[in-house]
Amino acid sequence: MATVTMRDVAEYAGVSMATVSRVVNNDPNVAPKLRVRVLEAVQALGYHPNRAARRLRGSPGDVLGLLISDMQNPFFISVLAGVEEMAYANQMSVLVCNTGEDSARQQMYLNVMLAERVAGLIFVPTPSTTARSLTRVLEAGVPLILLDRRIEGLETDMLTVDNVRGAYAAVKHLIDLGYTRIAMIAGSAVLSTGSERQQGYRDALNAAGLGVDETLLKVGNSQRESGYRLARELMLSPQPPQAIFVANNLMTMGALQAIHELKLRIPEDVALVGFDDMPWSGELCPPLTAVSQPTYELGREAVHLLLRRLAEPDAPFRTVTLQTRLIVRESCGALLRRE
Amino acid sequence: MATVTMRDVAEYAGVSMATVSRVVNNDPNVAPKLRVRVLEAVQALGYHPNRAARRLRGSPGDVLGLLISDMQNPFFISVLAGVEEMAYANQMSVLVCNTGEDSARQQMYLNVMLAERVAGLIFVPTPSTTARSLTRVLEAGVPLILLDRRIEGLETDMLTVDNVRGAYAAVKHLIDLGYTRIAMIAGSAVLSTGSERQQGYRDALNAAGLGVDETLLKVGNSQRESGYRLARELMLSPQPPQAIFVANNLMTMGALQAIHELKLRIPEDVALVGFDDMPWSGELCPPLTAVSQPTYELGREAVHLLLRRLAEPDAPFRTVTLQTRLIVRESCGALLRRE
DNA sequence: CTGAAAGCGCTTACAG
DNA sequence: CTGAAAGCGCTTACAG
Repeated sequence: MATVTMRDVAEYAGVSMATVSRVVNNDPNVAPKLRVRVLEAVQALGYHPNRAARRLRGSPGDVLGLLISDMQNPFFISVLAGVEEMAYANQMSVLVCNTGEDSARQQMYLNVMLAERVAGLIFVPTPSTTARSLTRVLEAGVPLILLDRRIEGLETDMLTVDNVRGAYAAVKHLIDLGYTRIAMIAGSAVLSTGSERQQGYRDALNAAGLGVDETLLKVGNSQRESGYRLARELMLSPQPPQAIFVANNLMTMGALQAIHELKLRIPEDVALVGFDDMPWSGELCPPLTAVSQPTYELGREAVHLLLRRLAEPDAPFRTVTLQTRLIVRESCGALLRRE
Repeated sequence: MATVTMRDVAEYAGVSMATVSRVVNNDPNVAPKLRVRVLEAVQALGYHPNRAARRLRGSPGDVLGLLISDMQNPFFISVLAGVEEMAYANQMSVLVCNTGEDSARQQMYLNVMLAERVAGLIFVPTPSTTARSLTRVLEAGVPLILLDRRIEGLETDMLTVDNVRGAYAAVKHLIDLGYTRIAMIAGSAVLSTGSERQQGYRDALNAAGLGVDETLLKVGNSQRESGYRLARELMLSPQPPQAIFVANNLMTMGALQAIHELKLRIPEDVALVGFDDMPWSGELCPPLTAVSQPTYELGREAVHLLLRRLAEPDAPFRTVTLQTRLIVRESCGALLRRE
C-alpha cells in the first residue's frame, strides 16, 4: 500500500538517492557493483519511479497527447492505433482526448494537455479552430503536429493526405467508366479536407470537359445522417445522377442505407465511390469501391514528426503529404462494364 | 515560453501562493476581493496549474487509465468512447494503452499506469492474465475495474455482459426458425467471454433436445482470419451446417467473406448470426442479425464504478452485468420464413 | 564514481 | 480569511 519511493530504495541498497536515480536512468557513471545492488533493491521493493515527480523536474516527458475530433470515426481510430504503436516502440504513452467536433471541449482538452505537460501534441482540429486559439499552446513551447486538417496561418509541422488527387482519381475512374452525371456528397468546405476533396471532384469533371452541375453537388456535415439525407435527395430528384462520389466514410454508410431503402441497385441504378476505405468495405452490399487513406501510417508518421521535432526544436517546419490509393470493387460498376 | 507558475500569479496579484492555490481549487475560504484579484492575474498571465506537481502532492488524480486488449476491434473502440464521454463529464482525462493481446506489452503498460499514478484503472486483460500478475497493481492501491473478461480468483470490481444469455438467445432464435444443424465459431475458452458464449450455445441446443454435434463447434482466436478459415472449413465439409453462430464481430466479418467467396447465399444456403452488433451491420450483405452488446454503456458504467470506488474505497466489491439484445435482420433467414 | 543539497510547482496543516 | 513553511518524489549541477 505505502508507495515505495526512491528514498526507500536508497536506504535498502545503502547508497544515496542520486545513485539510485542514476541507475534508474541508465547513467553510465555508476560502479557496476553499486548498480547491481540498486537493481536488486528495486526488484526486492517493487519500486516504480513516479513519473509525475520526474516530469516536475523538467525531464523529457514520456506522455504524448493526441487530440482527435471524432472517436467514433474509423478513420481516426486507425490513426490512433498507428500513433499508439509508434509511441510504444519509443517507450511513450498516449493521452487521448476526443473533442467530438466541439470547440469548447477542444479548448478544455488543450488546457488539460498543457496542464499534464505532455511532451508534444498531435492534433486534429475541429472546424472552427483558428491559429489564434492555439497561441497558448505554441507559447507554452509544446511541439504541435497538425494532423489531417490544415489551419489557416498556423506555422507548425503538418501531416496530411493528398485529398485533391485522391478525389480526382475517384471521379476520373467514374468518368472513365462512362458516367457523365456524377454527383458528389461533400463535407463542409470549412475543413481543408472538405474543400480539397471538392476541388478534386471539380478538377476531374473539368478536365474531362464535363463541367460541374452545381445541382449535383451537395454539402453535408460528414456525419452518417447527412449522407443518408443527401443521397435520398439526389436519388429522388427529377434527374437523379448516374453515380455518386461521397467524401467520407460515415456519409458513405448513410448513402448506402438510403439507396438500399429506395430499393435501388448499386451499381446498376446508381454507382457509388467513397472516400476512405474501411476494414469491412469488401463485405458491404455491394463491395465498395473506395479511396483508401493510409490511416495507420498517418498515425505512425505523426509520432515520427513529433520525435524529430523533439530532437531538433529549431528545425524548419515540415509538411508531409501521404498519397491515397483507389481500391476498385463492385459499387462503381467496373466489373459490370467488363462483361 | 517561460511557463507561468503559481508564484508568478501570487506576485502579480500581491497575495501568497496559498491563496492562489485556494482560489484555483475553489476553496470557499477566500475573501471575494482577493478571489477576483487572483482570477484576474490567472487570466492576465495565462496561468495553467501543473498537474504533475499537484499529483505529486497527493491530490486526487484526474487521469484515468484504460488498458484495452485490441484497439482495432470496434467493440473496444465503442467502449473507449463511452469511457471518454463519462470521464469528460467528470473532469477527468483518459490515458489509453493498447496491449494488442500481448502480455509483455500489458505488463509494461501496467507499470506505466502505476508510474503515472493514475487515479484508477479500467482493464480488459489479455487471455493469460492471472490474479498473481496483478498483485503489484492491487498493492499499489490503485482501484481496478475489470471489464468484459473475468480473471479467476481476482477480487475486484467487475463489469461484464451476460454472454451466456446473449448466445442462448441467438441460438434459440435459429432453432425457432427451424434450423437443426447449427454450427458455432467460438472464441478461445481461455477467455471468459469465449467459454460463456459457448455455454449459451450448448444450453440452447440441449434445451431444444437437439444435442451438441462437436464437429460443428469450431474454436478460433477471435481474429478475422480465423472466422474466415473456420467458416470455409465448415461449408466445405461433407455435411455443412444450415446455420452458423459466430462468437465475435471480427470472426463474423471473416465468415461473411468466406461464404461470399464460396458463392453461397445467406441465408438460403447458410444462415448467419453474429455476437456483437456493429454500426454498419445493416449495410452488410445481407444485413446481419446480431447480438448487440451495450458497448458505449459498458464504457460509461466502468467509469461510474471507478468513481464509486474512489468515493468509497472500502465498500464491498461489485459485479455489474449488462444484458444484450438480439437484433433481427436478414442473415438469419427470419424474413424469408415469413413469406 | 559518489553524495549532500537545492529546487521543480504545488498543497496543506499550522499559526495568526 | 491569510500567509510562512514544510514536503510530495525526483534530478542535477556541484564538490569531492
